[in-house]
Order: sequence, then structure tokens, then C-alpha cells
Amino acid sequence: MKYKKRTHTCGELNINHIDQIVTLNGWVDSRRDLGGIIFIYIRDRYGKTQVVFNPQENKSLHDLASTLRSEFVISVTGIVKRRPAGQENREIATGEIELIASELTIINKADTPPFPIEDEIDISEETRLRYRYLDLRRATLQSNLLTRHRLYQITRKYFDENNFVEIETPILMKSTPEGARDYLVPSRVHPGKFYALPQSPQTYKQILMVAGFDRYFQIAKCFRDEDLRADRQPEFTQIDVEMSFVDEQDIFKIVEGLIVRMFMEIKGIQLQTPFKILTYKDAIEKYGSDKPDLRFDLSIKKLNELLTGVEFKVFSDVIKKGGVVSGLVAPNCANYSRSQIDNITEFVKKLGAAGLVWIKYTDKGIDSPISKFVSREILESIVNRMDARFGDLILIVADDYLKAHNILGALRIEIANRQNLIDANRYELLWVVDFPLLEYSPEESRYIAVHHPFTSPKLEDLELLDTKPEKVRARAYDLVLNGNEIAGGSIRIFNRELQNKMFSLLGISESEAQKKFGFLLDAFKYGAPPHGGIAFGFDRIVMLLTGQKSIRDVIAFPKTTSAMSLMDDSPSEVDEAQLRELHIKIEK
RNA sequence: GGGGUCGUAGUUCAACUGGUUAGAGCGCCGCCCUGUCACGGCGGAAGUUGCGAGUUCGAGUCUCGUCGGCCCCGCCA
Repeated sequence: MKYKKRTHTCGELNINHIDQIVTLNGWVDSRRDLGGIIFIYIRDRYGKTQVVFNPQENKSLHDLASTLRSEFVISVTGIVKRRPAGQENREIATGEIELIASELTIINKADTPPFPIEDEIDISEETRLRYRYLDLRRATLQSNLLTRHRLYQITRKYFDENNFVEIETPILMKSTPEGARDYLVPSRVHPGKFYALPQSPQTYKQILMVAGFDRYFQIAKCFRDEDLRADRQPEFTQIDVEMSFVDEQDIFKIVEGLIVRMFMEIKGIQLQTPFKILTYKDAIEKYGSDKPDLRFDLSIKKLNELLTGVEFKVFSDVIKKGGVVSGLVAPNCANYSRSQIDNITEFVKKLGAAGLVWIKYTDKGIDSPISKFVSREILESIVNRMDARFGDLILIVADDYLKAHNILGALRIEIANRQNLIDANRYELLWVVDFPLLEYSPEESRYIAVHHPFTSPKLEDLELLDTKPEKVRARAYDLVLNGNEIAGGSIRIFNRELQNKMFSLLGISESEAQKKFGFLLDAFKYGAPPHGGIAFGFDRIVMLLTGQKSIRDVIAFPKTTSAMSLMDDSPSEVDEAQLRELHIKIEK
């Protein structure tokens, strides 16, 4: 197919190009055939331009133009003219001019697309994903991916300026225990053996520190075979960072520098540094989450001290068992109807709450179903403790420590959404620090690492390792933006003895540790520098900076909730011969 | 693994308690229309109601199963 190549893009012509003869290549965005004169918009990544076909000027050209349909790929040559007075389109950059066509080539026809290539279309995500190449033509997705591109560039430039070395690590690696479920890749040459796709380049980047690279970063694809969410895909992108001879403050400084630059260049927003810091304990107890959204207040308050002696069994039993009774204030919700309260009770029950106690506080007094069991004085002390005001609704949950706070944390967000307390234009960043190092897993009857097994305990908690392991705090930190975890990392263990001790606490025997992580332990024998690092959830950052609700909208070819790719229909079955080569038999 | 919600024309939706030939907007096709930009006017085609069973005289509607989309819990070092 011969066609004239473009001299300009569809987004750049304006009154400065008047009377020039130009050629545009692109897609037919829309057509308006008035019987005589035909207008079309021709569209490419850069914009769209109105093209005019006038039958009086060129009959055969006009006849050809009348066969144009949506999404045909064309080449149009013509002269740029100022639009007649009053005919300008102020909505688009090229709206003051139009192209009077003199030549037209239909480069490629197109079937009618299953949905129009327009913004703000109301189309099921299923259809959009099946025809992803059409969805990606829409301006929103184009702009999202362009922002993503700019963030790659900002990242590379920033780390390069700060003496970091970009190093690629293997995609085919050793499967290691702990952490997420691995994606496995069978080995053809080694029957019965498997590679794993990296959940993150964790061990490699630590070894790069042993190798002396001092400052490493990588924009790395990571893979985790776990269930999906709006902000979780089985394959996703991390900005992976590791540094030698550093402590937490060094990491924070580098990270904050990058985030500040991203916000300035993408949003034009100057963030204040240093970012807020909240301990894990405070985050849980005040906000019911280790990734609190600080765009609104609604803090959780503990009521145990006020309720120790009360008759009300729901409270007293929980307190006796060492649990917590805590509550939060739903502002201006005292007018909630019975069914609205039933509704939020249902909400917390779905999260596993036994129930929800409410207190309405108005100028008429205190109204609560527990007034039968709890004295007026205690109810008043609760209202005081909660700092409730007339018109507020107090919601109280009683359960064990983590469950009660988790439920209140979810309720906090629910109330904020219902009461419209979240300012979408606000960005609240904070560090969450002092995570526990270990947590006990009843299913596995052993401790498991909260972050990962290479995370250093806090030095001042070292002696607790033998006595109260669950009390040991980790040198781990998460960066949180508007209730999303956007980065997480730690200062690592670089001492072989401490690493071995960690493995033994995790119930990993010496021989198992040697088998699974021997290469790392061996590397540590040869002079490992103190080091630490962090990894950013790149997709989530792009999502938040583009104002999208799902990372699917910032990933070119994402998977559905059931980890399928609807466009290319993967995963799919493979030939028997392929399986044979890989020494794999499928159980049916 | 669990909870919720949805699945009807290309698409977005409608169809009262089960009841005539499953409708509408947009899109598509045809005709008319020379300054539109959500062009307009007239006409038309378009359906395995996701799939499979069952209940019933009769199922888009009820029941069971199954497949798929989305949200959440678990899970995600």
C-alpha cells in the first residue's frame, strides 16, 4: 500500500500553519456527512484535526470520503485553512483550523469497533479487556501510559544522578520458601526441577551489595501467584532499591527525594519533607490499619479503662480475655435510621465482627441499645472520651486486639466514604515504622517473618529474640500514600550468625537454610557490608498520580480477577509434546 | 477457600407477582440533507436472555449446577 507519509501529527496544526499543504496520517475518529459537505476528525496519539471534503471542489474525492467509517486508517493531504468565523471548536487544540482535503488514501479499513473510541464511555471491563488494543486507543489510557512512561524516565534520571547503578537480575531464579506462592517454570534439561519467577529481586540485590555496587536500583517485574485485587496483579512492577552503609534515615532521604520529584513533575505539587512518621502500633491503634489514609481524621479511641467494671458481658468478657473495646465517631450520623445502622452492622459482621454497639449523641441526650446494661455515667464518659459532638454517632467494636482494630479501620474508611470526608485532591504521605519482626502462625505452628527473613531486628530489641520473639520490632518501614502501601523495605541482616538465628526462629533448620538460602549465607561469609533498601509499588504510584481506581488502568495488558488475560486468552493449554519435553504429566 | 454483586441485540440498559411476537437509547445499514463537531430527518436489520439441567401447561423471570466480569475477606515475606 502506497500512501503519503505525514508531515505533521493530528494534534499540532494551528493558525500558524494556515495555507500550508500538509499530510496527516491517522484513524477516522468521527464523521459528519451532511449530504454534500463531509467533515471528519482524524485522530492520532497527539490529538485530532477536522478534515473537510467538499463535493464542489473534487467530486471523486468526496465520493471516496463518503465511504470512510470509524477507525479506518487514512492518509489525507490538503491545505490548512482558518475555520469560518463562529465555526471554531474551542474544545480541541486544533479547533481554529481545518484541513481542506485534496488527496485521500484509505490505508486500511476497519470493522465497526465493539465500543466507541471515546472517553467516559460506559462499557464493561470485560469487553474493554477483550479488545484491549481498542481500549488503549482511548485518551485516558493513552495518557495513563504516557504518565507511566514519564515516571520511568524520572526514576532513571533521579537514581542515575544519585550514583545508583541499574542492574538487571534474573527472571528465572531459585524458588525460595517464605512469602508469596511462586510461579514455577519447569526445566527441560533438568527433569523434575523448576525455576521460579522472582517475587522480588531481594536476594540478588543483597548479593549486589556484597559485590560492592553500593547503590543499586532496577525497574523490575515481579510475580506472585496470589489472589488479585484492584491494586494487585500477579505480575507487577517494582522500583527496587538497595544501598550499602546506610540506616533508615539515609533510605528515607533518597525515597523522599524521588517522591517529591515525581509529585512536582507529574502533578506540579511541592511536597513537604521529611514525611510524617507513625509507628506500627500507633497506626493500628489510631487508624486500625498499617497503611492509614490520613486525608481524614476519624481516629479510633480505646475505651477499656472506662469499661473494666461494667456488667455488659459483650464488653467485660472481651476485656477479661485481654481484648480491646474501641470506637470511633461517625460525624453527623446520629440521624442514621434503623436500616442504615443495620447496614453498617452488616458491614462489620462481614469482616468478622460479633456485633456493633452504637451510641447516638444529640441535644436530646444519649440514645443507645446498651443503656439498659451500662450506667448513664459510663455512657457520658464514653461520649467525652470520644470527643463526640451533638449529632454524632459513636460506633464501638469489642474483639481481640488485631481484629477489633482491623474492623474499626475498615469502618473508618467506610464512614469517610459515606460522609464524603475524603478530599480526592489531597495527598497524605507517611512512613510507618517499627513493624513487628515476627508473627506467630497458628496454621504452621511457628513464627513467620512479617517482612522477610533478611530483615534486621532493632538492636535494642535483640535480647527479646530469645524470650519474647513476638515483641521484637523490625528495622522495617512502609511508605503510605492515601491509604495505599506504595513502598516497603528494611535494613537487612548482614551478619551470618544473626541470619542463622533468624532462620532458627522461623523454624528453618540449618540444613534447610543452607539448601534454600545457602548462596546468600555463603556470600555473607566474604565481607558483607551493612545494607538496606526498599521497593516501590510502581503500578500503584502511577495509579494514584493518574487518579485511577485500579492498577489495571495503568498497565497495558492487565489480567482479570481470576488471573486471565481476556485478549490473548492466557493461560491456555499446551501441546502434549511440549509437556513431554518438560517431563510434566497433567492429572485429570 | 469464603462473602457480595452482575451477566438480555455490537453496546448500555428495560421487561409488574412466571403468561401474547423480549423492548428502548447509542452504534450499524439504506435513503435524504453543503458548515457540522453528540450534525439533523425518515426507514431498516439486528437476540442460543453466558452455558447446562430441573420445576411448570408455560421460564429472561423460580431452583440447582457451571463459566465469566467487578468489589471485598482470607492470602499477598
